[in-house]
Amino acid sequence: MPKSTYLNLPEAKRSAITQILLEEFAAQEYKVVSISRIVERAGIAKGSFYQYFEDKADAYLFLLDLAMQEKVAFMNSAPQDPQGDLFTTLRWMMAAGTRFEFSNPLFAQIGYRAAFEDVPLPDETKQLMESGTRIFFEDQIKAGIDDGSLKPDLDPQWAAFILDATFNNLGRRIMENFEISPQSMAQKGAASFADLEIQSALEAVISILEQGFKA
Amino acid sequence: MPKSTYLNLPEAKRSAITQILLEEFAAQEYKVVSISRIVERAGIAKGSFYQYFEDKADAYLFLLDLAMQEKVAFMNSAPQDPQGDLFTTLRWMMAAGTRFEFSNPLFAQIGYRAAFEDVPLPDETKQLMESGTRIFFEDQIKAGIDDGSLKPDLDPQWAAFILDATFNNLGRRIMENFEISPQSMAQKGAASFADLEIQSALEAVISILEQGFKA
Amino acid sequence: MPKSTYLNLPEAKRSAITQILLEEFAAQEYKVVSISRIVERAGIAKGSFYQYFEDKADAYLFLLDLAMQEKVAFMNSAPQDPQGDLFTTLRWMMAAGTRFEFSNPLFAQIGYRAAFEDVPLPDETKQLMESGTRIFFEDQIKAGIDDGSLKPDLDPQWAAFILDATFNNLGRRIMENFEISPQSMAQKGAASFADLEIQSALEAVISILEQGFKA
Amino acid sequence: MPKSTYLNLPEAKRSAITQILLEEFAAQEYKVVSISRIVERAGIAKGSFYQYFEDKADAYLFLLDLAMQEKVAFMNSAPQDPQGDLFTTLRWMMAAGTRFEFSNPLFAQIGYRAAFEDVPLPDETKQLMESGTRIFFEDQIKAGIDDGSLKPDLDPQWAAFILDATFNNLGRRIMENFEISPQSMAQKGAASFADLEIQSALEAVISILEQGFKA
DNA sequence: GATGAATGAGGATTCATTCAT
DNA sequence: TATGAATGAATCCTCATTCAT
Repeated sequence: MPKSTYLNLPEAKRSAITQILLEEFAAQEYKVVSISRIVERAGIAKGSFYQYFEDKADAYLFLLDLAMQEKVAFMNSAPQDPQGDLFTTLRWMMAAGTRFEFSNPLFAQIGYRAAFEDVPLPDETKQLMESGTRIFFEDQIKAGIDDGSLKPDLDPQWAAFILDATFNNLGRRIMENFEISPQSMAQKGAASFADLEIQSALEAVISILEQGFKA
Repeated sequence: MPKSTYLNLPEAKRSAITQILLEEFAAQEYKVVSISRIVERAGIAKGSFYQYFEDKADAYLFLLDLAMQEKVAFMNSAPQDPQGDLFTTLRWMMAAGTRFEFSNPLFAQIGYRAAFEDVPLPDETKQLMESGTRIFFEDQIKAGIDDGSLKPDLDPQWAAFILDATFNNLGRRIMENFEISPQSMAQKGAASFADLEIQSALEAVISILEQGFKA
Repeated sequence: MPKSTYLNLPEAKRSAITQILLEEFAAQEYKVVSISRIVERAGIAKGSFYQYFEDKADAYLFLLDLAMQEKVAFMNSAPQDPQGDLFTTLRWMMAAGTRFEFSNPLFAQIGYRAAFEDVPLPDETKQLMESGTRIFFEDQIKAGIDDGSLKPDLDPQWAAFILDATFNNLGRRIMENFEISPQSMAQKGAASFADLEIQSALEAVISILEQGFKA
Repeated sequence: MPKSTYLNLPEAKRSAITQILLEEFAAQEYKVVSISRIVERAGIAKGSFYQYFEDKADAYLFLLDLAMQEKVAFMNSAPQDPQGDLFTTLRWMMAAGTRFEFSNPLFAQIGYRAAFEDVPLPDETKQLMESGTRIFFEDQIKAGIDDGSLKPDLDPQWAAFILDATFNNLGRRIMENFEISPQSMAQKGAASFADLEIQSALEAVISILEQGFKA
């Protein structure tokens, strides 16, 4: 976690640096990220970096924590339908999750790397991250089978895997498909997510899975 | 592509070096792979490496090319049923593809990195790789819709995406689930792939998708 | 020498800081002592350090000066027997000196480093320090020869050297031999010096030299 | 220990680098020695240093090993009188040892630092070094007491300490006294050791101790 | 064709010191 | 007077690449 030095920085400067960290750690593997490049881009002295963070790992963990918070905040901010059946929930999650990847592609990328790449993470945290959504999906699916809303012969583990794999790649794929770059997104914001085309792409994916899963 | 020097090397030496390249480039991100480590493991002089390959990128591209060839050869070697309906083909592909990841985890990893990570690839090649199987899936799905074997309201593009995402992660996920390491695999070979448990996991995934896609 | 800022500090704070300086400069070579560590341990701002002292060297010289004063005060405080013959004086000095090293191991270490290591000292001061006790010994020996209490054929210069070398290492050697650490000493104080074992070790050394020197 | 790269270097270059290492590691504490300074003085690339040695510690240990070898070779080369009584042996050792410090002041300094300062040494080696000569002295003294050549009431442990302390500082002190610098020594060689003045200083020290020890 | 020493830019990190608040 | 953020040179070490042998 960053030192107080960093937290006390003027808002403008701190968020400028955070943005650069975000871009650098999102664009490359952890090992390849260069402190020299970061301080050069940020226009700060090398020593200053180490006054803000313990070391490279500390800066990364700060970013990861931020990404998690952003994601949680984002998910909570989305309107939920607690009355809806299970598949509605899944549909909502997929939409919200994808929209998160879409609105915060850099944060999403940070999370992705934490789950699948070689980053300096306590092992426990790492395992938690990797299996996090998968276990969530699995539980939801089991419940769905029990209450009869999903096919009784679904294998919860592997059904969850399909959701997870789809879910983990959807945002990236959509951005790629509609030729949206993180830059262009920064300009238009999540507004562009409302594009009809994109909505219907998302719907296409969801409805395919729906038909495969529903009773 | 490697220099003629490399191709003229005695078969034994050349394949020993290739194997080491494979292991190194599969285990780490491109930028992090160390030539020093490679030549040390291979027991050759550093200068020799540069007599065999233009540079690091050249060695990587050689490997990637090999990976593609291996995959094509593997796929062609599997018994096909051209008479079967479209979904049979998809099922076969998924089984065969997973088996490839399974029998050649290192080659599969090379391909994966080429598609999703930061490697020195001509842009065209990169795009090709990324969309390779996806386009194939898309064509198959279109044909399936046309001949009535798949649901008429499937969106081919996004249906292909689901297959692709599932497909790209299945081998890894199975290996993880059954706690198979590349090492243990090297010993048992693809034989272990025949394990009943594994076969049924694969079947679970396929049958879920089948139900979502079939007319 | 410290700035007036330091001297005007509340007694408690100043001596707390002095103690920390003492511990740090005693434990490590001058160049390796870290201002960062000092201010951290002392709980003061880095800027404050530079308001108290010109720079690192200034802090060190302050400490060295203190060490000298402490030693002089210590030596003067010990009961002397001006009536005793010369060797009694030498014996007293050796005992007192060793007891100083023993009661003030940190101050003694500061002095030792000044004499034998690479510290930022005006050359004159350095030479003075190195030869300080030696010249004192030499004078005492000359007087002893003159009044017949010491062997007439002693070479005062080299006899003084033997005393000096022995003297300079004795405290350390005793501490080592009886497995006394500066920490344990801080607890027990000079009291432990009274241990019979230690007293007899000291006596053994002195009596050997006595037999070599006495007429 | 250095890599083969270093040992295969042209004699002239290797010994030039060795000399610079020697000067740097003799003049300063281990921690303070700078690889940058070494490669600059040696006119080699920084990378070359690491092609010769594993790391800083490796270079230091190489030097220490060399120092030990030099000392052993030097001691063995001196004429011995195996028939002589014990004190003759001690006298010979002191003369030879001092002459070693004198002819190889840099090597001697390396050894000194290994024994008394903070260097990266296996603990066992360090303890061995520290007590090496002291234990040797102690054994010799015990034997001397037994065969009646030394005073029966000597405390072997503390008598050995006096010899050790004297012995460890004598070379340095003589060089200081006669204003001999390592540079001037390099020119004149050990020849200067034969100076009458120096011989008689050495004799003065030895004879004082002799009188203190002999029966 | 094979070798492996040489290179120097680049990596992360720590340091004493300054200076605006 | 006290603060502590900013600085940038210095630290050790690794890297891909070249080139003379």
